Amino acid sequence: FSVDSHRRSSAFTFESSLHPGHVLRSLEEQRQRDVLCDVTVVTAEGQSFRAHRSVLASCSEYFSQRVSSMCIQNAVITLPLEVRLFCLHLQTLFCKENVFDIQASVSALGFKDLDGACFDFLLPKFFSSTKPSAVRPLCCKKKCKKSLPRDVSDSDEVLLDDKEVKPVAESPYQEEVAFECSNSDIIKTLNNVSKNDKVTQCPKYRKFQMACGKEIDKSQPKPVIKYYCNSPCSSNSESGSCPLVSRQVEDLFDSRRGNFHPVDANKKEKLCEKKQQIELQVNSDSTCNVKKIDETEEEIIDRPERSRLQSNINNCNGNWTSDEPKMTNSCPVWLNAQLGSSLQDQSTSVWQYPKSSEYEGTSQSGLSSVNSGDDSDTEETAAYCEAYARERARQVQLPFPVDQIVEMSRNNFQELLDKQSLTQEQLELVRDMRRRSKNRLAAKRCRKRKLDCIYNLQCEINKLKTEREMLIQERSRLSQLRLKTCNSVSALCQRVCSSANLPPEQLQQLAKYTAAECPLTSYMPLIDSLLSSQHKQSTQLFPSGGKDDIGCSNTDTTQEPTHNGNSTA
DNA sequence: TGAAATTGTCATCAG
DNA sequence: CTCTGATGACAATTT
Repeated sequence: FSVDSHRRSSAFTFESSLHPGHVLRSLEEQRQRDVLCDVTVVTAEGQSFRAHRSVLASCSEYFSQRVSSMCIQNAVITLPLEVRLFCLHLQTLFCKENVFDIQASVSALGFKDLDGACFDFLLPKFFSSTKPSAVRPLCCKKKCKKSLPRDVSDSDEVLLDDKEVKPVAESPYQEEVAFECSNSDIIKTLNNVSKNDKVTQCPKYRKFQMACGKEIDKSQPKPVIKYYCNSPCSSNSESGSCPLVSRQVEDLFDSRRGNFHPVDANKKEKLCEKKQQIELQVNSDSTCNVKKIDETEEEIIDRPERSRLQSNINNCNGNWTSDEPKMTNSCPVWLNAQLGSSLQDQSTSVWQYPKSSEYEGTSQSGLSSVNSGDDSDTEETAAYCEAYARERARQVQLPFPVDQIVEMSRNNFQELLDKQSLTQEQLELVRDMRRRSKNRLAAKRCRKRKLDCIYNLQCEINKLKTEREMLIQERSRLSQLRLKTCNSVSALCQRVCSSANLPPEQLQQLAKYTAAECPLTSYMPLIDSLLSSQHKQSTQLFPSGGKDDIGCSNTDTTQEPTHNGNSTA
């Protein structure tokens, strides 16, 4: 919402940041179901692609020209030879093998947002022998400085120029790769980071710090987050749209928070791995890049701040898919789009806990903070525990790496202990570490099982609810059917009674077969009155036995006919 | 500031 | 008897 400055108290403007995303998503769903599609795009290879011509026209000069001149419904557009169909798909992975194809396709189609700068960036990344970080595009330093706090904008790093890459969708429908994002949140976060006194320590690990005998030096310089803006900061992106991908990612991670969305465990695991490789980098149309510097120059950000930062990243980044083979092969494409995306050398951004040898003297500040938020927090915490173990191992001078203690099988572990003549202290430590690590993992599994169990129960409840609804509907339908049948029987009886002049016995039989639950109310009074009149006649003729003739009936014919007929039913 | 959530650890049990 | 995994309970910490 924004307030009209002239009519501050009475007028508001509402602009939904989610709306564009919803529209695009809906269009893509329609396209997939071939709803309202009015054009077929065919490649030279014969592959076809149904689409909405308005969407095509809105993002490609080529289509704009072709489509605007068409007036036939369900027209067919044949693409130039150099255009490959995958460029129109929801997501396309950029790799060495296809980048030229994509470039040619994009060029031929005149995709408005996928301009040369994109490939200026991508091609060196794929084909240059230099480190990717060395080809990091230049940044619009001047423009970003305006909106940045001094301590985060004064960067010595390579800057991005105004023509920085704008990662955008290859597909007209795609929003996962490119979307607007709020700068302000990031800036606020960065400000908080720099101002937050807690950044130099993490209370949760005081125990660890104490054990390591390393007091936190509160006089450490405040953290400096290097900040890049890769495009002119958009003024209308105050509220960033955080569409599908971030939602999907959050969905995955939500399970840990107890929101029981269906989660593919493999996906989640992979996601966790990938999150470790995320850089604090935001890269989209109206966004700025936040990049955590490598370990030699980075400062520590405390966990909450990191979580918030990461959350912002999750919500805002529209990064490029990494060329890391592991990532492209093992993750769903959308996951890569969300997670991979380091424009920088992966080696500097992978979250790695320092090995024991490296650990000395690093304390917490040796930790990269690229791994934060949600599940990675868990891993981070685990890493601190591991670090604690490593430190202890260092103190008692264990002759083998800590990792082995946990990872190796029982037999191997026993063998190792047998081979090494360990002191009592070492032995204790090793067993303790193994036990705790195993237990930690067991606790995780246990909790996960619990969550899964709850989730399954939730599903079961939903299923039963649905089933109940269906049964209620069925009951209602059957009830109506019964009523209808009763009414027709009633009408039939009425006709029979009025036209057949039945003797009392038959009337009595008829009354006998009326069921209480079948509301044959319409003809019961008629029977009663008929019986009543016939009874009078018979009484006059046979004064002594008239009542007995109908005595077996449910109907008490001495009574006055009731209006509702229930008394005889 | 307090409640809720998260996570590691310990104790205990069963296999 | 020891080891291991599962799990309840608790505490520390974060959200």
